[in-house]
Amino acid sequence: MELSCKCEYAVLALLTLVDHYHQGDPVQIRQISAQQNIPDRYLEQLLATLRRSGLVCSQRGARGGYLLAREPWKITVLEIINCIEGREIQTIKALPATLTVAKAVVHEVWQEADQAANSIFCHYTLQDLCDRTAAKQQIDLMYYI
Amino acid sequence: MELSCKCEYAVLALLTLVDHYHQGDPVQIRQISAQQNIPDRYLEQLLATLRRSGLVCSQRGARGGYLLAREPWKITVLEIINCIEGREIQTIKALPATLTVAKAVVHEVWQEADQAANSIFCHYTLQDLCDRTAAKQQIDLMYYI
DNA sequence: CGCAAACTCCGATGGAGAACCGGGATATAC
DNA sequence: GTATATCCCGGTTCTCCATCGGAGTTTGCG
Repeated sequence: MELSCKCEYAVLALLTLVDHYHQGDPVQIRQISAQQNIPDRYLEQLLATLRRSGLVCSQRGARGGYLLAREPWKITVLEIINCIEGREIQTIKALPATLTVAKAVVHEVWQEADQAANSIFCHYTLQDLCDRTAAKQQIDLMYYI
Repeated sequence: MELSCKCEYAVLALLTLVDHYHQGDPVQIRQISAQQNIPDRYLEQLLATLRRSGLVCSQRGARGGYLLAREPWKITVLEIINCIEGREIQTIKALPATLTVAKAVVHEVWQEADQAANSIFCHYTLQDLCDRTAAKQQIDLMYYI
């Protein structure tokens, strides 16, 4: 439903890190924000969150920057969303005090839909998205010629 | 992901209308808010939205209230969500000005997940939820005995 | 060593929407 | 005509999103 922009930024930023993954040196916020058109101060926050969740590593100081913490084919889109959207307490607070039977049924439907969406997100890795981007760019090139 | 409370309220309110569907007389906001534990002034707004979308009919004046506009098995959860969440412009504004290839790929994934969730929501009708609620109450009763 | 480049932490801002409350106008059954 | 309901207008509080700015800290390099 809601792409939430935060998640989009996070995925795009990580895709930039994938591009530079084969060479070992870190990528700076400036490079990412320039390539993906993301406000750099905002991106900084998102990268901090991703770092705290262990999806990226950071290197401080001059020539520093960010690196993927794992191989691109071992990071799913679901992980990124969960990390950014802060998913820990939802399932716990899903059963609050006044839980009528009707409420429980509605929540079941929502959880089912949630799982359906998550199974899609968990199916795609960063590598998959990277490959699809490359393929799409090839097609664009062919049209250009 | 986010149940959004608005949608939950709307579905619960409509479930109350289903309960009184076989008898033809309208149900007042007070009754619904009391049964489902929804703040009445807020519920009023939601019912106004549902009325404008043609999901419920209203009868003004004394002995007035709200009625389902259609049979309970002809109203899906997806319709309720779309009505409350105001879904019309998202697909159009999904392709804005600066649309890079990477952005397009990310949007494709999101749309895929969106469709997966929607296929769940569109699968359940109000009648289905009502039946499930009744079945669940039977089970609760058996445990009680 | 010292400086500059880069990340890190903290806080502030404006805007949007969610959730809620109140008052007065209007329509209808009795 | 009055009681009872919806309808419509507005306002408030709160949270979160997206963004910006400054001060502090770590590190590479000359």
